[in-house]
This record gives sequence, C-alpha cells and structure tokens, in this order.
Amino acid sequence: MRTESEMPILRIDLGSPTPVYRQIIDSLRALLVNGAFAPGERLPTVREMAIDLGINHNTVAEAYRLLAEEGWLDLKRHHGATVILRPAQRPEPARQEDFVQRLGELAARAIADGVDKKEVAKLLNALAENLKYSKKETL
Amino acid sequence: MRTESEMPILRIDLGSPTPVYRQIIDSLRALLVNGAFAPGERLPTVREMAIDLGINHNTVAEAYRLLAEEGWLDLKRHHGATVILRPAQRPEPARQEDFVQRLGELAARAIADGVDKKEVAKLLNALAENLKYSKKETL
DNA sequence: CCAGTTTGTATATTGTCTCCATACAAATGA
DNA sequence: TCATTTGTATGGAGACAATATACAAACTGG
Repeated sequence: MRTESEMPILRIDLGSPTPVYRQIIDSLRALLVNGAFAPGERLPTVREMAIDLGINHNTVAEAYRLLAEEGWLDLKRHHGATVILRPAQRPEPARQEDFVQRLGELAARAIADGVDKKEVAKLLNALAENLKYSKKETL
Repeated sequence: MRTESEMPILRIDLGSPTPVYRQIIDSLRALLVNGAFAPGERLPTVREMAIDLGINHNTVAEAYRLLAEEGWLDLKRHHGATVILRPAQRPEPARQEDFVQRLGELAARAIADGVDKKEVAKLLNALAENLKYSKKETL
C-alpha cells in the first residue's frame, strides 16, 4: 500500500509554550509506544519532516537525536532514522510518582478549561482500556 | 488548628525543562480544582512561598498573576492572594482534543520510562474514579 | 497619628534556551 | 565520477526565565 504522505505524520503548534522540538519528541514517542512503526521502518528524513512542519531541519534533527538517546531510533548518516526494538526500561518508582503528579495536573487543567469531570473520567477510562488490550510489548 | 507550615504546600524541580513559575501554576491549579482551598482562604504571600521554595519572590508573583488571570485568585495589594469562586468555563471542544493528545503523550512517556502498562491503566482508572465521586462543583 | 514593616508591583539585567541560516562531511547512485 | 542527498556542526538573533533592586501603598504597634 502506502498512499505516501498527504498529511504530516504529526502536528505541531508554533506559539505553544512547549518548544517545537519537544512537541515532536512527545508526539513521536507516543506513536512509537503505540507501535505505529515497525522496527526497521524509517522515519521521514529530517528535511522532509521539517518541510512538512514548516520549520528548520535542525529542529527536527534535535528531536531525532534525543529520541535516539532514549533508544528509539538508530541514526546513521544517509540511512535516515530507523526505528529499532527498544529494550524495556528498568522501572523507577520516581517515574511513576511523576506520572501521577503530572496526570493530576493535566486533568485539572482540562477541568479548569471547562471539560466536564465525567467526560474527563470517561477519557481516562478509555485510554486505560486501550492499554489493557494493547500488545504486551510495543516497546 | 493550623500547624503552620513545616512543609511547603508544593514542591518544584529546578532543573526541569518546564519553568518554575509554570510548575507553580500547574501544581496550584490542581489543588484548586480539587478544592484544597476554600473560597476566601488566602494563599501564602509571594515572599513566604518564595522562601519556602528557595526562589525569588517575583517568580511566585508571576505565577499568582497568571492564576488570577485564569480567575482563581483575587490579588489585592496587602491582602495576599485570596481564593475566589470561579465561574465554570464554557467548554471548548479544542480543549478536550488537546487533553486527549497530551494524555496519550503523558502515558506514553510513563510506559517508555518503564512503568508497566497495566499499572498505568490502573492509575488512570483510579483518577477517573476520584473524579466521579468528587463534588460536582469544586471550581 | 506616625514610623516601620509588610505586601504586591515595576524595571533592568543576566544567563539560558530555542530556533534558524549557513556551511560542512560523507555516502549514495545515475 | 560528481551531483545529490543525507545528518551534523557552528554561530548568532531573539525570546524567555529568573534574579536583584527599588518602589508604592496598606497594614501594625506604639
């Protein structure tokens, strides 16, 4: 198949307080965790992605570099960014506490912005359900 | 009662990429949404809070100012920051989409950091449960 | 009523960060 | 071979975060 890219893989928001290269990292990491890319598959080149997003290619390169540091990508010159099988991380309890904290803050902001509490609860449950039925290892 | 502050109300992480004043906003907003403060109650002064956190008082002031803009606080000089009853916001659909996006990214990062998917799901459900049984209006 | 203290605010400065333009180096492939 | 395609390195402009310092106004104890 492959209807070859009409739409950018991800969307970024210039004018957000969170820097663009971090938005790219966060979006791509989510896709990677969800197994949107098979190991061995290649991401768009830094320049392709940059043009898609309307930004400088160095910004994309920075994102790829950090994702490579996290163990998601293999970056060899002229071979693009190749998705690799990532070894499971050793669970640190601090990470979990951090998640709980940020999760609370995120939900609070949604509620503060007018999203109904029940709606937020529903969305949380929906994601939880997705996780339960996802493959054991998409890392 | 009032065992008058042995511990800061909130904890911040210098060295985090997210700026301190934003950490303060996020933490306080979460507390406010959860009804940790009654309307009319006063937050610590900017200087008290600043000393607690080991930062400059202007940084705290900036956080209070933005929270006041969001409608959480009434800032009159020499009266401290008074928590006020905040009118419910008109729900914008964009806010909800944004929440879903960020929620997915947050969960992905936790999983990437080694937190078990089932554990993440459990934490999501736990928060959802809390929301269901919380007061209809803590805003 | 007064003087000192306590409060939030305003201003200027310093250092860091983000993003970019530009140039570079190395592998590809026609 | 040699032009193109790749990721990388470097330097700089502008924005941003956090601070030090000074200010203005209301409270407080006498």
